[in-house]
Amino acid sequence: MATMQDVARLARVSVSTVSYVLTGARPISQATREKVLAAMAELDYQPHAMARGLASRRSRIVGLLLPIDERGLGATETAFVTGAAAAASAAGYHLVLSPVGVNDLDELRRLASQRMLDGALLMEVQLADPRVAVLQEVGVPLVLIGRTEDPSGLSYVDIDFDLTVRDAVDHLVGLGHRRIVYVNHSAAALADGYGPALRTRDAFAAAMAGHGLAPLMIPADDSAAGGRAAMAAALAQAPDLTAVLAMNESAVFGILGELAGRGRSVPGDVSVVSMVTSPQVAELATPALTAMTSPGSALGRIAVETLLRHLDADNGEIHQQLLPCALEVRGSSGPPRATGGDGITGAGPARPAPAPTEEAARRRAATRRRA
Amino acid sequence: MATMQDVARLARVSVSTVSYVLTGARPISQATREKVLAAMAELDYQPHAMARGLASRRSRIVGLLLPIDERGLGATETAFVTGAAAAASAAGYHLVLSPVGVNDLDELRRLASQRMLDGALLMEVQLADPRVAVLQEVGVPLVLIGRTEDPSGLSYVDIDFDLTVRDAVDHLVGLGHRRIVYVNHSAAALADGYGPALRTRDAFAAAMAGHGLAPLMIPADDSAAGGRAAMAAALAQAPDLTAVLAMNESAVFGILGELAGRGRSVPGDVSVVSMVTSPQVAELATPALTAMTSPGSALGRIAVETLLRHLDADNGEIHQQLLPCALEVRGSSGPPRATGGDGITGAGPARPAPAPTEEAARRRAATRRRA
DNA sequence: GTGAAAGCGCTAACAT
DNA sequence: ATGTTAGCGCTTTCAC
Repeated sequence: MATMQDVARLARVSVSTVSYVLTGARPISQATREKVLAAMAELDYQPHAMARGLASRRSRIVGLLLPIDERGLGATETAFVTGAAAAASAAGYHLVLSPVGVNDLDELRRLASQRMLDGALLMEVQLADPRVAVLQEVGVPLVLIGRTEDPSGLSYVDIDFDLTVRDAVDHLVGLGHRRIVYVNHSAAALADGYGPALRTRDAFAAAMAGHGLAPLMIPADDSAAGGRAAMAAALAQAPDLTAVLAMNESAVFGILGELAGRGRSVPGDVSVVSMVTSPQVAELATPALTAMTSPGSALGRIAVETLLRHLDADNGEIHQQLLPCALEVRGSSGPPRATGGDGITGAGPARPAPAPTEEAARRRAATRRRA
Repeated sequence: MATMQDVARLARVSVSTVSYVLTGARPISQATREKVLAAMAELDYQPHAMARGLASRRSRIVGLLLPIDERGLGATETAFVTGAAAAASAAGYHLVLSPVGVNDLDELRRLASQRMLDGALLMEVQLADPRVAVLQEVGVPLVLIGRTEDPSGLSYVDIDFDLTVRDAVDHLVGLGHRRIVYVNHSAAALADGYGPALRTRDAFAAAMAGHGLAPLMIPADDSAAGGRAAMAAALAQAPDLTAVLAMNESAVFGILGELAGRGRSVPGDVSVVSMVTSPQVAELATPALTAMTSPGSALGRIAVETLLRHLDADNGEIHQQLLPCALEVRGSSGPPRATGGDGITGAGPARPAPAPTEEAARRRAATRRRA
């Protein structure tokens, strides 16, 4: 394998000149540049990553820290990972996947102290995440995927749960629904202070209040069984509900199953909208799920770009960005069957359902836009 | 950050002694070892990854080469990736995720020539995969996930499609099914020579023949719509079918939808078994899918371990291993409703369905074993 | 605009 | 059993 020495020799210049041609750190005359480039091409020269890293103190590697304790990544997380990998690769960086338990702080410190990582992306950020302090101590620039309780001074990208919930609620209310139940993550997750569960809970209450409607919320375990149980509980509590908004991607299939088991059709009797869901998963259901499509890949890309910006320019420009999930209307939502007898709670102004044909056209257009 | 120099100074030994304590490449007396270890602890010393890599010519980084052109990773691939990451991490290695198009050979050559990768894992291997030759030219040890047409001389891990199909067919035949349709990947995939599609096709034919039954096979596009169409075609072709074996993870939900749409119950009228499927996905269906569970995580782990063995000992010990998917019986398979009027094709000896109670017990046991 | 040379922090001969 | 030292291949002063 050719080294920079070889190139310099062949081009009859010094190694430093070759280096400067490569890095562009100082002006090189057109003539020598071409000589050097020709020599590099001739020798099939590729800079040695470790040597360059050692000398420049920049590995051109960023770490993606994913929690180890989870039972695998969901479709959204996977999209995030591949999006990040693609963005890093496009920028000439490498992305290493480092499984580190959220509380395995020693392991994290070790990893960060090896000077192999120019920066790190933190997945599954908790409201109080001890990993942040560790990384900061060691001086590794980082970008959060998610938010800590107080993210001031930290760069992050996260889903805009407020806007996503509001859009979902608007969609259902726009169809004419007034009794809408929100199926959140588990009670345990809420008690643990799991950010998305908390944020969507508040956002749902606010969005419903904005329409003069009473919020109805049920937690569900992250499983089909959890969804079934939650749906049963919801129907017991509000037999007249006409729509379900499900945060819980795992539970939503149980919700559909329970509805089918009780002979309630979707979307005829009950509309179902799934939050933070990938198209692939939404398409699995019958009917395909109207869903708030998670911006997984874009999140990954933006997170990497943000991190690289921190590395290139050392200006401490904090970047905080929220991305909403986009509504994709599929087959699981529609106007409620009967506008009849409500008045049980939150009797407020709700828009009437649009005429069927008009509505159908609208839905088709919305779907097409995303395709 | 402390360097090896600092440690040596504090421990009053030479740098090489510190190095040897770290690498264990030569015997060190108990006394000095302890001095050194103490100094390292005191200084919070961590070896500099790049420096070590440059000097030792081993980066302790392995690459996971995933095709960029795909529309995201499925659950099986994701499990593979995380399994590989965990195994690498456990062995003190790092795993970089490199998205490289299957035909972007220049990019691959560049990547491999940077000397950043000690070895590579190749995902989504094609029957004739040009990436293999590139990696071999550059001298990067590799392990395939999947198999080329002629994998002699190459280490690989792959799913044992033959055994998996046989086990699935045995399960269905054991339940009493005789008219079984195999829903494969798309016709295009078959024409392209997509290995898994080809291998399972032949395995299905063989397994059915082994039971004296006629194989019935239908291709399906990788989508819910593809599954619906395939199911419709299958029913048109063989109205008396009682079981479906689906290779196509995306299509299987369409299959279920089509059956439900036609009022055929699962597993009452038709049993459905899904191939190469993750438990998470299997649980989404109602009823939950009896499935051949893909060994994604184990494949990832074994692939990494195999690769590391190649790196440590330079003996060219080729390692080729096939892992079957394990049958996990859930709710979508059961005995056929009626043994009545078959004799249309492949009239051969088929085991009768076991008595209901006995069978139920067997199924439960099988499930428990895997839990 | 270009070259010479001093490291970057470590490993691995070569010494003793 | 330990120390000395010459690199690993590159970046980056410092000189011209």
